[in-house]
Amino acid sequence: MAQSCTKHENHACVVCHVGPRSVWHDLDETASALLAGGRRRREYGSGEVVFVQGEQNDGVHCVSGGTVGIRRLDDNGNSVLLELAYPGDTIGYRSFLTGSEHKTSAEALGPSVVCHIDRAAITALLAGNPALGLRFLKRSIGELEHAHDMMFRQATLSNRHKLVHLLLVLVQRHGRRHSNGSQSIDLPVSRRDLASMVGTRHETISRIIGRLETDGVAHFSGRQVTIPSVEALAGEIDRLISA
Amino acid sequence: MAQSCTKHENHACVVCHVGPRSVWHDLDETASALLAGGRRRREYGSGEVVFVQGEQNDGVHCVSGGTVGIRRLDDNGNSVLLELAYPGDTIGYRSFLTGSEHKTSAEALGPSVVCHIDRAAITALLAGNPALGLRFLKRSIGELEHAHDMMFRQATLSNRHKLVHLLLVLVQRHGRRHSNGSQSIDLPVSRRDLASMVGTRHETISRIIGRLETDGVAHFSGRQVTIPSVEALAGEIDRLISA
DNA sequence: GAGCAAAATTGACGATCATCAACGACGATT
DNA sequence: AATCGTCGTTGATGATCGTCAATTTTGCTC
Repeated sequence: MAQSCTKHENHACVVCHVGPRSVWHDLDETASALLAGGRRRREYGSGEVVFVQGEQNDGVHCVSGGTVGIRRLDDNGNSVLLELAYPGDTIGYRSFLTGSEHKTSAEALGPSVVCHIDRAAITALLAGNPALGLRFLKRSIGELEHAHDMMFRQATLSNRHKLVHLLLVLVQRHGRRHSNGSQSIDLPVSRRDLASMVGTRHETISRIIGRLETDGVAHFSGRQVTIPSVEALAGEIDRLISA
Repeated sequence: MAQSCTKHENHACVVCHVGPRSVWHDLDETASALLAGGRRRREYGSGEVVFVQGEQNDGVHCVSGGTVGIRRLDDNGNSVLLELAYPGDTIGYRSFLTGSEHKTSAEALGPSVVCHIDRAAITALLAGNPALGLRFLKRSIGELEHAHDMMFRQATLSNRHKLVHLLLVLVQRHGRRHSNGSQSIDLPVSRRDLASMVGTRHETISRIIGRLETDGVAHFSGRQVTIPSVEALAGEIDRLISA
């Protein structure tokens, strides 16, 4: 188990949770051995960086536990959280496959476990396992369609609706159901990151949150969010789609 | 040549212009023969639709001439132009590879030539040519990074700066250089589409254009745009990056 | 616990935007 | 030529947002 593992060591006993949606799913024996040999597991504390934008790629990473944020920065200090990665997700594969430096940074948004797979192992895996390339392709296509959805929402929804949509997405991953039907979320991100995901300033997010509070559709206390009725919240957006 | 071809016919004489960046570049002889057999060339008039969001995929398309817009629609009549495709670009491959319906529509934004490659041909090509899958992968990664750039700009730039950036991108593809150093663009898109690409309403685009006019950095006459100094226009954004 | 830095909130104000409406321009059709 | 629908522009108005600033809260280190 995780608590028996120390940092920076490789453990044959630890098998990343790879569901059918993972790119590493369903490899044959020799490939699995290759993967196990090139894999190195590591635990990250909240805020610790997995890889940094601009750095040269040195293999890919696979999230095994926790939540990892994919972030883009610019020279002015602007920071935008582009994606959230969860257990089973492989990250950093784009710069690996294109042979370029990392175009984004990845950072643990809470205590997380991430495996690193070195260049040589993936290169060998890809060469001997053409299906793996197709897996990466489908993963990439999935991310691309996710990005297109995002672009569409950015162009058509108001900031309030974009925040509501974001909450609805987060409640699916991070929501805890209560006996009275309400749900709670422990937000994995700061208000500033929420703002960047919505595409506005953090002061504006603060004010939209205030309006959601007075409207009674969501209650915020630090990073704890309670939503009395997820259906009512979803109705704010559904109205737009059906109307 | 193109003018000797009629619609809906296959021509061995017509070889799509495939640069090194095209997924079809550098195929071997048998693969080329396979491609030629499954390919069907067609000319599209301005506004004609290549494929429609929601339809089942029936192969991929490759732009041979003109400009093709990739658009997403919703039930409310909202329309967002997500991408522009140019000669050498392959489109509609995502729904082909995932076996799903088209998630976007594609439409000729002017007189265009687009080849269609049927399911059987690509399936055979992919099976016998593993490098082709990697080409699709790199193309997909390129689009994904383009989408990330877009998301970053959507979150950090003002509407005016987003429009300026869009003009700078369009001038690279569609710009004509004049003797006095100025450049002109024949916009391939309507004001409404410009608005959707910037993420605002068409009335707002009209007003931002008005301000660009009074500031003297760009002159608009219908779809004709003249930019006295591309450098000055680029300076509006560079200031943000360097400052 | 004290101290500190970053995060978050709140207020004020000017700038910008979305919306509704009216109008002219343009192309396609009849 | 007349009609129609779409596109583009412009105006007016209320709502929202970005910015600057002050303040409080939070989280972390010592």
